[in-house]
Amino acid sequence: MKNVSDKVMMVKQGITNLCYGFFSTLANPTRLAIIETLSERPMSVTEIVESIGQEQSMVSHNLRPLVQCNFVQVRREGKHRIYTLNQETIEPLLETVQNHFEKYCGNGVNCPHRDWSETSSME
Amino acid sequence: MKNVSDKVMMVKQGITNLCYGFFSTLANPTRLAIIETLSERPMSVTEIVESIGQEQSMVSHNLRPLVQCNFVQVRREGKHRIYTLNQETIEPLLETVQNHFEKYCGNGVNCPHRDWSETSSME
DNA sequence: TCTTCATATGAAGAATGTTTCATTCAAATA
DNA sequence: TATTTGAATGAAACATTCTTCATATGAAGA
Repeated sequence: MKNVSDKVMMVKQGITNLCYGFFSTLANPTRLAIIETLSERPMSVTEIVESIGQEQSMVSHNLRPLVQCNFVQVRREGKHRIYTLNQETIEPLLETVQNHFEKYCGNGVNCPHRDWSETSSME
Repeated sequence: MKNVSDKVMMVKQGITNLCYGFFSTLANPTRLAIIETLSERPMSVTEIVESIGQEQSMVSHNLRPLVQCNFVQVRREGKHRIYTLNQETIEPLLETVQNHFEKYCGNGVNCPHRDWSETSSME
């Protein structure tokens, strides 16, 4: 890195590209389900498979981008690979989402992906 | 809404679907560029078009999900439509992304979408 | 009302992303 | 080392999302 102003420029200019990778990785139901189940506790692939009810191959495929983005970490443990959630990033992220949800989408009226809004119209 | 435990269940179960809409809307370079430029000041469509250098039609198409998700708001002003960023959600969100970036992706090594990592390997 | 400027919309082709199936790899244990 | 178990990988079929082009809408001014 040449100097500070280069770094500033990089960060400024890079926000769009940076965020694109970040959010693309999160914009997938299987990966979100993995995140959700790992928020309970670290798990092996087999445990994740059982927990979210998807094929092993699919879970593996979706774990890769999560690891590459450092949303989860892996360690080997005998025959198993244990996946752990990066709470430090995920927690504040989900808190922001939930705040937004409660404030702006409370009754599910104006959201583009409507699946979840049906869940919330149970009053 | 029936009671508190129903609400808890809804929030708990709904996180995956909720986040999916949220993150899908953000997982797009054009929409991120719109967000980035609107972080400067509110703008009309024409101004956004000039600022990010994309076709008017494309900007319009991409503004819709941003509005529906309440990431931006619109008001009419004479002939124009002025789009304003919802700072309340976007600011903490980008802060989390940037923290993550600095901590885990500082040298761009392990990220799945590599476009931006080239920008950062300029040392 | 006719025209113009600003923006939105629809639809089709192009580009990306996801899912599945078959196969491979790697560690443990017999 | 052969076998078994746990997990990753590759490729093709399938699905979703983007981009573009043409057209429509709607407000303001002539």
